[in-house]
Amino acid sequence: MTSKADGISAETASLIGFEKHDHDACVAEGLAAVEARCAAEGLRLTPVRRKVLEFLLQEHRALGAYAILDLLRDEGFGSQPPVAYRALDFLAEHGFVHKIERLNAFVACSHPGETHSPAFMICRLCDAVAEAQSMPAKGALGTAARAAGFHIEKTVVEAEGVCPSCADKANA
Amino acid sequence: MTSKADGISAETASLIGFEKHDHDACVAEGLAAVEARCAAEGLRLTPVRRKVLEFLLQEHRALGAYAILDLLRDEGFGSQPPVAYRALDFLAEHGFVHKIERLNAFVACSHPGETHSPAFMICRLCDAVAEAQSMPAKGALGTAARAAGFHIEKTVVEAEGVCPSCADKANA
DNA sequence: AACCTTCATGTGATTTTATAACATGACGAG
DNA sequence: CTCGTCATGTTATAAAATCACATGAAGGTT
Repeated sequence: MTSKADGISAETASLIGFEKHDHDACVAEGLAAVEARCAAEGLRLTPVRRKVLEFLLQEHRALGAYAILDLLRDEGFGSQPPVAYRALDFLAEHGFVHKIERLNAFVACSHPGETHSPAFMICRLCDAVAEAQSMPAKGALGTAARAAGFHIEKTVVEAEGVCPSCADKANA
Repeated sequence: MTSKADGISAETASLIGFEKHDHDACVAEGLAAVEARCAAEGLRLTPVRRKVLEFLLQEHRALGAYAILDLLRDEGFGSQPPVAYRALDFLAEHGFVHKIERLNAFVACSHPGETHSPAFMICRLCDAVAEAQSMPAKGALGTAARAAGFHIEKTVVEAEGVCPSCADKANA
């Protein structure tokens, strides 16, 4: 499993929501879901964009734009920053990937297809990232926003802490 | 009001939580609260650190590290990035200022003294920032974290949208 | 087919944000 | 006084992101 020799690590690739899973299937599903939405909405999933998405699905963790750029270069695509940033902008704009502000890095969306306001759990030891749902606008923040007359368009929710496998290692 | 001629704008300085207020008093209070906590905990509020805090209280909006650095230079302090970043690190570590990840910028804390997990409302039109409270670990995110075995240490909650005064302008 | 429009890609240069590495200076404890 | 600790200052560099402009592919119109 996860033996594609793309220079992509197999170690971290076995995590999703910090749990093991059939990663090859998960990559294929992610890609298929995005392809379906692009077809449905007339979006152009070009080779660069598709490749960037594949990298992120394959790695299954947050990658910086420059790490992605290196991978693109290895595959023969353009090697200047805008190439990566533009692909990432497209993917993020349509919710296929998310930017992790805390890390200045990007992850593939775990729930492509559904509209959602994602929340992330970021392990400060191994940088693994798990995506969860959140409805911050429904809680205290939403109340404060209504009181202040602030109109929320989008939320960033990122929790930093320690993932189960790093906690185990620390206790060992 | 807010007429200190420090090269600091008076326009945006009249906002807190997007509302007008007695800004001079608010700066003085913020400073006093931090001084009290430093005295109580044996922290060293040195001249650079104090000045950086003053700038942020005075501006009452998010400032980038390099903007702060420019202000420091004008006051005769060192003018290299580490000077600003170190002061900001100290202030942030103790909760006197917060980093707005979305903007790569910093704001003075609106509730110094109390421990809290802040949430921010960021106007995408004027960059004004208001601080609210949030308990993200109590909602859906907390549930997901417990289920995943993830231990949350700190959360970043930032809502992007439109503040009341920009909404008014847009409607005019 | 020839043309045009639109959008995507490629490239060079630059800007913005942040850190590393090392020297100097202030200050209290012994 | 002097040693250890922490803060500051400075040079240099790394990392992240954008600007500006040229080229190229895809689809529609005539």
